[in-house]
Amino acid sequence: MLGTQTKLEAILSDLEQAATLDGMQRVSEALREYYRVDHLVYHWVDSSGDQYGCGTYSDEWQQKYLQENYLRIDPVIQGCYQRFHPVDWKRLDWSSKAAREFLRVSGEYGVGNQGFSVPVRGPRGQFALFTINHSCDDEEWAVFTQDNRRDLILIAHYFNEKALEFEPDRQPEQQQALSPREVDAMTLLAIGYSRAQVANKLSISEHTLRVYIESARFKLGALNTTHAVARAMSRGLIVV
Amino acid sequence: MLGTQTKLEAILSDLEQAATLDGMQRVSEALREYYRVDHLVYHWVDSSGDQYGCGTYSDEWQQKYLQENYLRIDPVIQGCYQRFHPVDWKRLDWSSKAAREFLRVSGEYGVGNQGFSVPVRGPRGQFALFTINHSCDDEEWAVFTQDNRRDLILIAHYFNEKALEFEPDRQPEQQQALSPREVDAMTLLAIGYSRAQVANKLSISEHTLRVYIESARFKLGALNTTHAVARAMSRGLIVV
DNA sequence: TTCCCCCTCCCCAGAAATGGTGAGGTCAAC
DNA sequence: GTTGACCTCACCATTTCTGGGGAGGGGGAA
Repeated sequence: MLGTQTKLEAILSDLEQAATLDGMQRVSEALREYYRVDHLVYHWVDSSGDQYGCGTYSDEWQQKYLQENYLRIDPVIQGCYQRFHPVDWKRLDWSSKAAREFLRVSGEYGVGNQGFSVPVRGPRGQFALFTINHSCDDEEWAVFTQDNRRDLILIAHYFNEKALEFEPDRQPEQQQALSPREVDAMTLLAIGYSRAQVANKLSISEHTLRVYIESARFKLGALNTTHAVARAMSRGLIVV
Repeated sequence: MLGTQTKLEAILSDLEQAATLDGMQRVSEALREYYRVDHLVYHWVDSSGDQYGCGTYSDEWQQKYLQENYLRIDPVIQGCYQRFHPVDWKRLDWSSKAAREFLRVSGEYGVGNQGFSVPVRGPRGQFALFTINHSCDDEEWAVFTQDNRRDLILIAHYFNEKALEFEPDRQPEQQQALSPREVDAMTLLAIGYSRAQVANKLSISEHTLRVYIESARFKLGALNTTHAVARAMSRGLIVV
């Protein structure tokens, strides 16, 4: 539609004015009213495992989610993490036991059966999710998502933009680039070689290799080799 | 604005119908007409350094760009790669000698002095840029970008979505899933915990933990723990 | 019911990784 | 022309991981 709604305009304008996470919270609620849906959530997942966000899910559900570490089994997260584009929850994989259990529990906490989630990404592996959620039949939901898809993409974008304003520490951590040799080392480790094999592959001594791993580890703020490789990957410094 | 232009609607509808890169090319040209700007480009940069895209830059400039490997010094690429949000070219860093030289040469090839670029990201380090480019004064450009910012974000999004349709190697992977415990293990290892710490965190014995790591390693076809974590990440099985 | 997967626990010995420190060379930049 | 980042090599002792074993209980699926 590329929308013609002036009321939506007003809400988005409020979002642009928002100065705190609370402000975003209020915008979430306004959007929920506007769209007449059950829930609307913005959810950030950090490369260090931190999570935060805002939205209309009940406190109980949010607490339960964190407590049970549902991040690990939530098919919405799992699915969107592998996807490029917005996705309807029906198209996700709910077949695993854990997923069905998750679905059952989430229902008990008032999460609707229909959902539409927009993944948002940034540099250094930033990942966030904007979700709109409702209880209704498939047809009604199909019409809704069809009609509002574009606006939802934009809203996701603006939520993310806003969220970043409140997290200054996420931005300026200047990308500590790895040296070519460090990249080589991280890459080969990531594809399964042992230290000895990597050293051999790079035609250097294992001692030298260790220096690279150490310096990469230091630059990445990693606690061990596996962590360093994981960080290098999630920051897009190496590609495997 | 969230646009009210029905002509834009028609062009985007054409984009949705496009079945080849040529189709996108024609849409680029239609959009250039529509916005009355000099150029409009979609540029994909692959994780392995491959590039492709479509747009209205002259063949000479595209060839020159590849030949000189401008990807390395282009401040638009450099800047957007580290940024979350759309950016006006004026806000980029053109101070280096290489950047100024690049600017001069690009001008000779018909690239306008004003530009607005939208970065788009996907899983596994996919990165693309949608750029609109023109020759005019700052004020006129400010008005233009102000008015069309939202539509441009959406267009960037749709170009990317379309481009992915032509890249078959991305989608069809439905492989061995990890059990929740295995996901836990992989995730905690990825964020830097040692085996002992992970076991402690999960309140299980280290022996048990090892079973999970081993079974995850087996499922992932990995040679060691680091490899397993790397594979779990690159397959999007864990979110770090 | 039986089979298979998931979760949990245990032993051992050898292989590999780690953390700290030190040293010398090149090359580009300030 | 010194500084700093990068690449290369070395030794030490200690911790951690790895790769084989084996075992029992629970639950879903066929």
